[in-house]
Amino acid sequence: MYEITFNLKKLSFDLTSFTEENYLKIIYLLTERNNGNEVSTNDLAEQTQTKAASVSDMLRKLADKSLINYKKYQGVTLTTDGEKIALSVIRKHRLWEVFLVNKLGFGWDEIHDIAEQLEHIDSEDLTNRLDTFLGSPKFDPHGDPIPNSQGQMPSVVYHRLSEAPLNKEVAMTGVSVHSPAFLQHLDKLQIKLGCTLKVLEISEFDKSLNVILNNDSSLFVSYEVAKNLLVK
Amino acid sequence: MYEITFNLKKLSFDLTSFTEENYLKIIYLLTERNNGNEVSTNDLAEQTQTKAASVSDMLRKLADKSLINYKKYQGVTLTTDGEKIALSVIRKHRLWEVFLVNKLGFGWDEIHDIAEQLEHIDSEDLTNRLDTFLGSPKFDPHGDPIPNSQGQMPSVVYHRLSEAPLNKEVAMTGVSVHSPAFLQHLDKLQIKLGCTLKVLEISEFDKSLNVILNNDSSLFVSYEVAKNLLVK
DNA sequence: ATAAAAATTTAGACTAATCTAAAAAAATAT
DNA sequence: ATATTTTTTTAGATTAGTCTAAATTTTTAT
Ligand SMILES: [Mn+2]
Ligand SMILES: [Mn+2]
Ligand SMILES: [Mn+2]
Ligand SMILES: [Mn+2]
Repeated sequence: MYEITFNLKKLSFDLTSFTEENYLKIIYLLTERNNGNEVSTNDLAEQTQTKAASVSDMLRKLADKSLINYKKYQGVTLTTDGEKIALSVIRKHRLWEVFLVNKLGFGWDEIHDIAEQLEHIDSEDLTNRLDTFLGSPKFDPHGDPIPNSQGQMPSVVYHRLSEAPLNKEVAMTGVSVHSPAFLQHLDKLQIKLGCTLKVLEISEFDKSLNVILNNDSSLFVSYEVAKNLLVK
Repeated sequence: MYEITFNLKKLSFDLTSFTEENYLKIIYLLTERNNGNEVSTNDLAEQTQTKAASVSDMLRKLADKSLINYKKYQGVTLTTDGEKIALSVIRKHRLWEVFLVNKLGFGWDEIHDIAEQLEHIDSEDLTNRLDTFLGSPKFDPHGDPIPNSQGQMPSVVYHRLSEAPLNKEVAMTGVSVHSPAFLQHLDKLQIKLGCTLKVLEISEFDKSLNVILNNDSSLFVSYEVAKNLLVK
């Protein structure tokens, strides 16, 4: 009889599909970007590269599973259950990125698409062993924080280089764009996680910045670059 | 804040789906087990844990893509294209198994289900870097040979312990059953890859074998076990 | 050689995830 | 306050992969 109860419970706990995991992860990241405000159907359609109609269908489904808070036309946020799944996917994504860079020697511009696949591998044991194998890293190769095994995301305060005070040395801690083109551009400028930057001057003309890298060389970076360089 | 570039879109139709990859892999392994003879619909249904009707549908589809040789009611074999995909999947499966055991410390009885997922990760670069990282292993933790990056499967000659000559020391090189129960049973007997075995006697009554392990201790193994222990 | 059994394929249906087109609701502008 | 535009949802299809039930082909046994 206890077997039966267990089985019924298991049936109602329907596993989360690959697609559902992606929606939950994207809702998490977009909510974060929105400072905790509801995410809109259109934003989800853009990020998932699907149509708004498809998103509406999926939202009804995720709401039926109690993974999101959803009232028609009002946008969505994650429930506690939904956030737990989202954080697990993000944890796996970022741990695998560390593996790809630190153990296999990939560049930080080459790993995102592979991590998009690896983040769906379903084995808690694997995730935790991987974490240990990597030395329980706190940040991924882009400087993004890695949620712990209890599903807690460390809160990190970011500043943008474009808003940094003049003549103050700051450390580069992350990027807010992960496109290979941007990352490769940073490679060319020799700007990497942990380097120090000091803004000497901001051009009136194009908002480009004259900065000192590692207390050593001087270079100019565009506003576009400075806006997406996170420092502390 | 993050720029989010995800691809939710399913792999496009010219690519091979997870499901198709699984069918091709299973067709390869069953053909191997059949000494090169055609694989039947029912055997595939059993291995894929689906029904014969579903297999028929998939066979038509794989044949349309020129991945299998298929004439209705006649069974199937892989084409050169199909075999290439099958070997790539098997290579990835076995390399990941080596990773799980050698790097993450899993037991050989715990890895199959995880490797079933990892074998579908699509990145040749990743596979080859993983291979290098692992020291280009030639065999997986169960003693199965790993196809090389050119898609060639090393040919290995196997003998079963149940057929080994009496009083001749042989080395344990593999298993022909991969169930956790069997592998855990071997763990209890302290039988692992590379150990040596010498058959002293075979019981008339139940075909069980009296063997010397590592030129040291004496033990009895059932016919069921001896049949699935591969030696050379 | 024929009948019975087994294996395989076909027919028709279902679910998940997507689409386009149309309807409905909300937001914005006059 | 009303009209227009934008956003979101619904309606109705489509595709991949699966199912059950029925039909067909092949194999086996008499
Ligand atoms: Mn990433
Ligand atoms: Mn990252
Ligand atoms: Mn395996
Ligand atoms: Mn194996």
